[in-house]
Amino acid sequence: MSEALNTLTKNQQTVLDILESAKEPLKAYAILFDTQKKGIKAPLQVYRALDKLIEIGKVHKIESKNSYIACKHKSCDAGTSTSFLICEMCDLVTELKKNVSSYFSKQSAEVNFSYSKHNLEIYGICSNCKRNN
Amino acid sequence: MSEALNTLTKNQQTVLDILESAKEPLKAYAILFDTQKKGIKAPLQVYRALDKLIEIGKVHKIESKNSYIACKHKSCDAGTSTSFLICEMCDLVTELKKNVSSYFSKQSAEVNFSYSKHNLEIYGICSNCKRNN
DNA sequence: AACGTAATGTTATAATATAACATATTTTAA
DNA sequence: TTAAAATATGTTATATTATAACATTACGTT
Repeated sequence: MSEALNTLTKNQQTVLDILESAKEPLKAYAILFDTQKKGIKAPLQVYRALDKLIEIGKVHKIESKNSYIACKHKSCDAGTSTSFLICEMCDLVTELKKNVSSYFSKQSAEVNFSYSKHNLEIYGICSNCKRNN
Repeated sequence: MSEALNTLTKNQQTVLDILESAKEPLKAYAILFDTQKKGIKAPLQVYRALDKLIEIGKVHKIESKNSYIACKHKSCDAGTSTSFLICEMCDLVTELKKNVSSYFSKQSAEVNFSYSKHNLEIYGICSNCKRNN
């Protein structure tokens, strides 16, 4: 009876809650700071929770920012491929919904490379900032 | 007479030499270790050289690996957009030559986001490793 | 030559992440 | 239902990656 599939532990839930209520990606030590009132005391507790959340696809890491963001999609179960739009003005990060994996798979195949997953970080100006500037 | 355009300083050249002769991306402290015989003594000297080399497009950073790689292209002057194929078996990293910026620009425009630059890291299996396994 | 800019050298420290180990909790399966 | 296995926790210490601050030096421009 593996109902453990979707069951998060206390620390994992605590970290996920913080990320889901955050408007921007958070850094690990910012998460630590925010969760200290909830019993998390050491960096490792945060990193371990993040590792698990990333593994099950609930959280993604923005590599170029060393930051973490909760996934808003229904099923990023794989916890693998990610595509982000990052606003250079307001730091807003949104996940690109459109599936671009097949495109990358084709591009890779052209040079005889077997695509497995990807991380894409697109920088630019979001619609909000365009309007206000 | 601004011939300084392509003139690298001693530290910059030292760091670039190491990266160009490396077969894989190198981490900053690995570069430091390798360049100590050439007079570079502190991390900051490496990071400053890297910053400049990245700025002028001679070097790229692989964000998901905290590693640096010399650019093999003629003109990555911009030092902005990068696309890599990273082998999960042998860690070989190659730059995707085909220009994918226009594709991203279109994808971004669909959600009213002004594309400026990107970083793409594709993981998979390189042709060599496919053949040998 | 004198000024402004960029690069250097050096020490210290900040920010990000993992190792190691003891303990506790949960899951699985005999 | 309980013992073994697997997973998560708590804690301290430390490794890894990167920047701050400041004094000095080299270099291009006028």
